[in-house]
Amino acid sequence: MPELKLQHILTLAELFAKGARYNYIPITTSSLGQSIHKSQQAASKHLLELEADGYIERLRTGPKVSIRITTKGHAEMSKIFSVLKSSLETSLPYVEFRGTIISGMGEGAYYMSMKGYTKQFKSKLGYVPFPGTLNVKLKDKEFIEAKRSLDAHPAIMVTGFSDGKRTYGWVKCYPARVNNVDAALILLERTHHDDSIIELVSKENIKKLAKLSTGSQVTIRVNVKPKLSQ
Amino acid sequence: MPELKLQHILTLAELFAKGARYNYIPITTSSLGQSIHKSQQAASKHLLELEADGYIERLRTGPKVSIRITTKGHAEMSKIFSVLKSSLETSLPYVEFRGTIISGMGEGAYYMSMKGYTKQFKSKLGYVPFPGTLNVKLKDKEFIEAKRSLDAHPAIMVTGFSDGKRTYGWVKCYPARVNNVDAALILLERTHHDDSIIELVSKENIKKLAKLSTGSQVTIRVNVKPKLSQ
DNA sequence: ATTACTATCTCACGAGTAC
DNA sequence: TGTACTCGTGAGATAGTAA
Repeated sequence: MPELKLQHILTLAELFAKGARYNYIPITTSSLGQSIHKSQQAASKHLLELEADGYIERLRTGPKVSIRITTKGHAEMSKIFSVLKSSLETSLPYVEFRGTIISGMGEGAYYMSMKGYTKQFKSKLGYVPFPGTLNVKLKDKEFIEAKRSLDAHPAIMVTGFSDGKRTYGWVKCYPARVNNVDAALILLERTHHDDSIIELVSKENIKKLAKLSTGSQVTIRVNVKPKLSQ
Repeated sequence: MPELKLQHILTLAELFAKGARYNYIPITTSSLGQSIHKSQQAASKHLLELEADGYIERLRTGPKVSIRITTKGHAEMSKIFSVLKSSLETSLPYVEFRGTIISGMGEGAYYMSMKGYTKQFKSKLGYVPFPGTLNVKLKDKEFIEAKRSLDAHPAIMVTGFSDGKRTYGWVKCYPARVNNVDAALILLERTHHDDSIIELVSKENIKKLAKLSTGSQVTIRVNVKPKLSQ
C-alpha cells in the first residue's frame, strides 16, 4: 500500500531518529550515508527524492542542508509502521493440525494407564487421562512437518520409568484443544505409529464429549507462546 | 542494521498477515504477487530468497507451496518493527527556536496592554501578560522557516477588535518555554517586525525571571501535539 | 492450473568529479 | 569542507515460457 519507496524507509527512519520531525536538523549526506549503510551519493539522492515526493523539506544554507519531515512523511511512516504492527499481531499463537480420527489400537491406552505415567499426568496435567488415546491421521504433509517442529516449543515433560522388567520412554505433552475440547497432544519417545499420526489424551472421553467417531474430521490447536516483539 | 532485504519486507509482512507464523499456509505466488503489488515471478523469487536466507520454510505439495515463517524470520521482522517504532517515538513533540534577545521597541508592549487584548489573554491564556514583549532575533533560516510552519499547529486565537478609531489584528498564541520559563509565542496579524523576529509574552518579566538581557542567547520551545501513530 | 527458468529492462547504487 | 551531477554496473523487476 505505501507509496513510499522501500529503499527510503531506513533513510526516513534515520531522519526521525535524528529528531527531524518538528525541527530542521542539519545533516550531512555523508553521515546520513553511513547511518543507512549506503554511499554519500545514495543518501543525497534519497533526500532529493524524499523531497520531490513531499516527505521531507530541505533548507539549504550555503553548502549545508537542514531537513525536516513533513506531515505527509510522518503519515507515510506511520502507515508502514502499522502495516508491520498488524502483520505481527495477527499471528495467532497456535499450531494447528487437521486430520481424521482413526481407531486406536488400544496399545496407547494400555501404556498411558500405567501408574508410572498416571502419577505424573495427575501432577503435571492436573488429571489422570481417560483410558484410551485419540488417534488422528494427519491430512497433509504440512501438518506432519508442523508436528516435527513442535519440538521447538516448550512442552510438559513426563519422564520415562522402569518397572523392573522393562523401561518406558518419556512423553511430551502439549496442552491442546480438539474441536474446542481440552486435551493434550502427546509425543512418545517410543511409538509404534508413523509420523502422520498424532495421539491425544484428555480428562474425559473426547470422542463422546466432542461427538466424534472414527472417520470424523478434527482440528487440533496447540497453543504456543508468541515471542514478544520487543 | 537488518539484513533482511528491504524489498522482502512487505512480502514477509503479507505472510504474517496470512497467518504463516506458526502454521504452514498454502499460498499461490500469483495471489502473493497481487498482495505485494508485484508480478507472480517477483513473488516466487521473493519466496525462494526468503527461504535461502532462512526466514521462511517452504513445503511443496505437487505444484502448490505452503509457507511458514521461521523464528529467524519473526526475529528479523520484529527487529525492523522496533527500529521503526523507536524512530517514530524519538520525535520530540516540540518546535524549537534559537536566537538572541533584542531590545523591544516598546510598541508591542503598548498594543498588548490594550483592554481588547488583555481581556482575552486573561481568559484564554489564564493571565494578563507582563507589559512588554520579549523580542528574539532568530539565528538561522531554519528557525524562520519553522516559524512560518507554526501555522500548521493549533494555536490559541486572540481575535482582533476595534476601538472606534481603528482596528487591531488578531494574535495567535503558542504556549512556549523560554529557557525553561513559561511564556507564549505570539504571532501578530499586523506586525512591524520582519520574519526573523519572534515575540513572546508571559505572566512575569521573562528577562528577569530567566536572567536574560539584550544579546542573550535563548532557546524557545513550542510544544506541538504529536500525531498518534495509529 | 501451478512454479520458476531465461532474457530483457529499469533503476538504485557507487565512483569520479564539478561546483 | 560541503552537495549533487554523469556514467557504468548490477540487482530487482517483468515477460515469455518450460515443466
